[in-house]
Amino acid sequence: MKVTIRQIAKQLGVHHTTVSRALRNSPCISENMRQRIKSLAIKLGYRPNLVASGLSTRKTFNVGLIVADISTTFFSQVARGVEDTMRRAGYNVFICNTDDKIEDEKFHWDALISRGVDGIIISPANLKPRYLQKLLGAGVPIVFIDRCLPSLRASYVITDHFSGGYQMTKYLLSLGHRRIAYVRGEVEMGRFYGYEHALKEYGIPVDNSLTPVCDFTIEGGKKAAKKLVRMEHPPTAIFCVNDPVALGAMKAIREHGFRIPEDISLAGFDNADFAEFLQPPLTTVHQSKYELGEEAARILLQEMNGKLREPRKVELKPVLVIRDSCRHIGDSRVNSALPECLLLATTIIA
Amino acid sequence: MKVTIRQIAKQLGVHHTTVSRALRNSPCISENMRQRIKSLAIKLGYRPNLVASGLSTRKTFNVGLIVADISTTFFSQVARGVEDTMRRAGYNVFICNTDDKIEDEKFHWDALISRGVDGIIISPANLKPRYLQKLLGAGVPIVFIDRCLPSLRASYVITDHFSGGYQMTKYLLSLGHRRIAYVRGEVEMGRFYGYEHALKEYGIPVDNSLTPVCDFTIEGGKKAAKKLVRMEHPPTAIFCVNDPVALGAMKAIREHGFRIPEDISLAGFDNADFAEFLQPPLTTVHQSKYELGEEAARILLQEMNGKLREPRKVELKPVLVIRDSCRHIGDSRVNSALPECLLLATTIIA
DNA sequence: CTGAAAGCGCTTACAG
DNA sequence: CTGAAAGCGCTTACAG
Repeated sequence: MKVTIRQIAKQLGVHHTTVSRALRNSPCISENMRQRIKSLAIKLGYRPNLVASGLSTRKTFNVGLIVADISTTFFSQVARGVEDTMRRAGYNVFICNTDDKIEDEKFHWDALISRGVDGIIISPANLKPRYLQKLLGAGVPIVFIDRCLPSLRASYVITDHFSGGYQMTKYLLSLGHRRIAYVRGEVEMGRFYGYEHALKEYGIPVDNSLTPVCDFTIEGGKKAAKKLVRMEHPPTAIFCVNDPVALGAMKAIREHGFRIPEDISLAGFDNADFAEFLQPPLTTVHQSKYELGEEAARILLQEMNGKLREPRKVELKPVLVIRDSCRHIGDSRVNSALPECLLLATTIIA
Repeated sequence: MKVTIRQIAKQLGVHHTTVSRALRNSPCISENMRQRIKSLAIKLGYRPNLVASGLSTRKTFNVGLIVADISTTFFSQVARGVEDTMRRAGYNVFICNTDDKIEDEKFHWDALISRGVDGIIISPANLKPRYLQKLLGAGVPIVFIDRCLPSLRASYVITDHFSGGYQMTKYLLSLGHRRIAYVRGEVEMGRFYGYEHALKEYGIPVDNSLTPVCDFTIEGGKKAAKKLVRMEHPPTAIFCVNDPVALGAMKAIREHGFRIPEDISLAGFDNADFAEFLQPPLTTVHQSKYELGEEAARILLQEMNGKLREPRKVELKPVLVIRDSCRHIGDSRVNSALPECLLLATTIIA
């Protein structure tokens, strides 16, 4: 039998509201009474019923996290960041997977609203302004993560995808590559624009046959890279939208008999845990997954406490991490790092 | 302004209990009335308040998932299995990380109880009978996952760790290895016993210097393997408690100037997504992470519906996946697979 | 500082 | 089949 404030009240011969006040540290209560109530509560193993208090205060101390796929190296780390900081503030987090399908996202959204969550962190499946606007209008504090529309009047925390795409492409160009493939994601555009922009600076037009779309998975990367590698004039470098995709590409490249980086340079994005342990260690763009989640949670906390007049928009800077999977074209040196980049990478990551 | 059953009732000139009945598909209501109520509910965008119904029915349609670390490749896949099947049944899942620290586990446990979850899936931080017994006595349906005490009167779903450890060690022995290290985990014992048992069959005593403990992480694996590799007589094979640990070991082995598998054979456990994409592809033990979560959720669902008289105990069989990271000792062939094993592995995994 | 009332939004016997 | 009452366990004005 669960113990309630009424039972505590009865044993002490007081009204249950008094017990409620004592337990919530209300100032309107005598120190003596507070002590007696609290110690009895502990003795009886009282556990507050948050669904009851949630009904009466409209505050459940629950939040929702909506992402494409929690089993992904990226989102699972983001989720950890969210959970750790939410927990410290007394919140629990619901985890919701959408696979970037809008119907699943709607389903989860409704489920969360019905459960009266105090806030939602979401990596939305689509970036249509009207859709996002509707989410914002639901009356629940919300912060976007990893993906958003900067023009929206909404809080978000993302990595500067453009910068990441740009830095990597620039690096590849500096190594002498001119036929650089970019294996893109469906929803992801920022990195692609960065890639495009860097090419433009060198007067190179985007070649559609070099920018296949894939689905962020290892298998997807393998499939996409297979096409690339079988071309009559294969690219000399393949830049992948994330590290799992690069892993798949690695396989495809080798199955075709090409060596990395001697025949084809390979680059990823994310700096997944496994990236530096690959053979060769993977050159990639580091983004702080845990911090993304942490920061999003912090902002949501402020929003929920009404401490935010204006939306907070934060962009974490990605950093180029040069390892051994890209080589200088027409140069025997395999790893011709730009010293500043390397330095930057190591200091920030360490 | 959120719409409630009272508002619907008012507009229709009926009592709110009638609305409640219509919405819950109670049989005690006329078909006509049901239709009118339902269509108005839809028109008004009514969303049931699950915290209110939760308070009155003591059913929140929420469950908790307590694991060591959601950002891990293993648990993130388990979590996905749990979430997918729970969602289909109308449940949301809270995600809780403990890092295998008992205080954090207790904290989360209390948080879940306070929130009135209908059930809990847990990979407990410790396996002391008294502790587990206390969890079981809390009056919440519970199913253990990945770790448990078989002697307990409780449902669980685990991989047959003993068999996995045994199969791999047996395989290594069959390749001619006699100095086989096992990099173990702190809490994990089943695989270790399997390793021990296989050695015993060959009359080989366990050498403590060959069984360092590590923490399931890449870095931990690197550190542990470094010690092994620097021994005066290094092992000829290193079997790691999981694939991330094997990844770290791979690095350590190579940094020491040894080749895999020519100088040292390496094996993992889990069959993580990245395992087959490593160079060389990693020989490991496959366990079905997603299915573990799926099955645990299914069992919990039955428990919550009172459909389980007896605890359900399920052990998923792991399968040896032979790739190229282990070699036959005193034999030039690198990969001397036992054909049956290979066959088994491919059919089940495909 | 403490008590008694009313309410959060729903559900569940109990009448009729 | 429908209504009115009571209750889930808490909180929050309102009195005193």
